[in-house]
Amino acid sequence: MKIATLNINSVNARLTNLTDWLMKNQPDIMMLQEIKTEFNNFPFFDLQMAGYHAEILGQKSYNGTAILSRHPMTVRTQSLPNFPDENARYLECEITINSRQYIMASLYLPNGNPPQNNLADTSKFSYKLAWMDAFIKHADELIKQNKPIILAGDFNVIMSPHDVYNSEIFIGNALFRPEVQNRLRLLNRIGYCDTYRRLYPHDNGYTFWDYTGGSLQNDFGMRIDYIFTSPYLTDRLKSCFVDKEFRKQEKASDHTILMAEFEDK
DNA sequence: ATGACGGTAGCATACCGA
Repeated sequence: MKIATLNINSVNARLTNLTDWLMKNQPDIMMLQEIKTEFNNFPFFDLQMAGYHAEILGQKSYNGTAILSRHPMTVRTQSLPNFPDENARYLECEITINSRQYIMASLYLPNGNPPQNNLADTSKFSYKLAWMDAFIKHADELIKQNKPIILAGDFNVIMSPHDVYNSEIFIGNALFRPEVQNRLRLLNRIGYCDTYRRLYPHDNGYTFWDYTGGSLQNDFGMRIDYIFTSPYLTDRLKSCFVDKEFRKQEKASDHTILMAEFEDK
């Protein structure tokens, strides 16, 4: 079983990049973030042609998440429980693969910048922290159900200095502040596994390179996209892979694809 | 706080992102 995630930065602007990759790599599930479109303009037909049906949480212009699947899928929730959110950032489905039921979520965690300074500015960072608190609480309730779970997407958190090209210049940034790093580490503490880091303790695993300043050419990247698993799937983890070639294409997103593979038994 | 680059909305330029 193969599970992939991608912050696509507009699904319609990069549809052929996506469908080409899907047909070549054939993941069972693809989680998308920043689809930047509403339901009415989502490319259901082209994705169906590539072999996938979709559940989406759309929004005009900004945000938006989707889950593409080759298997039966039903929506569980389109927001974090007890967290009113005007942004489309959390989609959770139940998916049946080979008679086993999985809970899978595609999530787009708030950026949070600017992190401080004046009173108006703090709202974005406070929103990020509140979103993370609601997310961790929900993740904790999910894992107690003892079902196989995958929480994947754009977390907008750089976990450690090892996960960014130059940690000095990110001190104080909303992606690197201790408040968000500590919250994401709670996911580990309640039993979830950061699949890439589990298999590659020393590689940087960057999933994002800024469009500006030759970031890709200079490998000025950061690891902010993650696939987290509950213990059932952690035990079956076979591989985890960042496809940097996908980021090198014409008209690429600024993020690239992360994919994990699991034993089927 | 701003800029660069690229997306959307919608028609000139503002807003957003990490």
